[in-house]
Amino acid sequence: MTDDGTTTVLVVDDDPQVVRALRICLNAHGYRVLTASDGAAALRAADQGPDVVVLDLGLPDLDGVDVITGLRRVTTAPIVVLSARLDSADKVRALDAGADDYVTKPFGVDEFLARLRAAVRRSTRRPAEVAEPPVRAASFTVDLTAKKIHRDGVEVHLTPTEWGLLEALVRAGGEVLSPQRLLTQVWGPTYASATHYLRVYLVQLRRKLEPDPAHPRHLLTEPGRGYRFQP
Amino acid sequence: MTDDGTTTVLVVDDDPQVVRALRICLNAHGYRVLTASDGAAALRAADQGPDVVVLDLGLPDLDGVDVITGLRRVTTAPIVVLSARLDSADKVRALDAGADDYVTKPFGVDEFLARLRAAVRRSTRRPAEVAEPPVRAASFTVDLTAKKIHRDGVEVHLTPTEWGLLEALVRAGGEVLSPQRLLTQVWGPTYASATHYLRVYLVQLRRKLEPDPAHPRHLLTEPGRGYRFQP
DNA sequence: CCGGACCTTTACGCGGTCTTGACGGCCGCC
DNA sequence: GGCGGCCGTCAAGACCGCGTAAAGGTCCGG
Repeated sequence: MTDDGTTTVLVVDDDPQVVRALRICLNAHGYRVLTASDGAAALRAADQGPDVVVLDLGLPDLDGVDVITGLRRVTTAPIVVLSARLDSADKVRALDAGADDYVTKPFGVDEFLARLRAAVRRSTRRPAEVAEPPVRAASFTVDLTAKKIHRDGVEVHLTPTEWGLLEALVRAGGEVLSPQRLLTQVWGPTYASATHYLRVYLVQLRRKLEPDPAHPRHLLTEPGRGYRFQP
Repeated sequence: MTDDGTTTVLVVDDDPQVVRALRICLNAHGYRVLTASDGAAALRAADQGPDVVVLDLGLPDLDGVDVITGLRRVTTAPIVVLSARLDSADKVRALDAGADDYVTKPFGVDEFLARLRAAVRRSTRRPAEVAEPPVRAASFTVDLTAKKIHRDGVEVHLTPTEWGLLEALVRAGGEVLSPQRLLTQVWGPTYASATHYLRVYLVQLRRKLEPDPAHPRHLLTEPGRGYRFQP
């Protein structure tokens, strides 16, 4: 949302008629509108930080699901999918890929606007209700919602698995987590006895986060019981 | 929560698609999942003691509010309501009936998981607060929940086996425990006759905890009957 | 097709912990 | 007084958990 409170909508559709109609309609209701006519342009436009994306499936250049996953890498803005298809399989695929709502054409303007409002409301309300403040340790900070680590002011890159492990430890808030618990949570129940992974990844994390990896101050091992995060 | 720390979620929804998606998603995040497709089944499944219930309103057999009140009679586990309705009146009624949170469909997976964690966290914090107070002896204190020993203000390190033995003795609260009893409890039923272990570890414990290990005042042996903890 | 990021797996050294055996004192019993 | 069972003590060796490095292996994007 821009600082004056205006909500920006990115409309992605290859039919100029539809784009024009939506632009007029949305402008009339006080939205700022960006447009893109194909998937590539949509991904570029997403850099401008829209608050919500209206996406037509069936673009000329890219598959719909690919566009969604591509957008998800760039932005967390809600995605409302437009589609002529009634098939519920498409719907599930789109939602699984990261879409937030799905409207089948033809649709009523009122319903469309209501869903748009709902999508925006959900996304802007979320940080207020479930936002968790960054957790601070002496040598680094962990931002659980932004999924970012900072150390001495610079961002530290973690691989997905490393992040999963750190997240589990941090969320436990200082409690000791048994190896079984950590493994099922990070690798899945199948790996409940693969204690070796833990050692390997604990080393990685300590190397990236601890000032002195050999004598950890925050990622501690409780011999015989598991691991613990010390804030 | 099961003994390995896994959290069990009861998912109640009449749409098999949704149930399936949630099951996969929750399993992937280390939860154990139970399911029910209508209100009656939900009430039955609640007997298995889930740690949290995810409840879709709009079930075929019972009204949503009735399901919530019914569940509340059986379990104190937090209830997270799913609903397609945006109406805030429904939300208020559900929350008033005993639900803990309310998520409107469609919802983001991250948000859902965050709310689930929040609900579980709220409900499991309580036992942590009712933690049993440390047991005091003249020369040391035992904190059974933190698994820590202090002597003259400094923490004493115990090995897992030492801790297991001490814990068994302390929890008996002054009663005499037979060697068989102690051995099966600490080492397992296979070791019920390995009385030698007891002697070895009693020595260790006394050396670490007693002011005069040769004349113990708290870890006493009752000749011919077993051992006893004297607070 | 290549290179890189990431995950998985193997190997090894170290230190703490457990197990085991030996020994000596204490006590009741033969 | 000798003897055997029970208990305490010590120390050596086996064993296991943990940390660490590094070699495959897989997948994806250029």
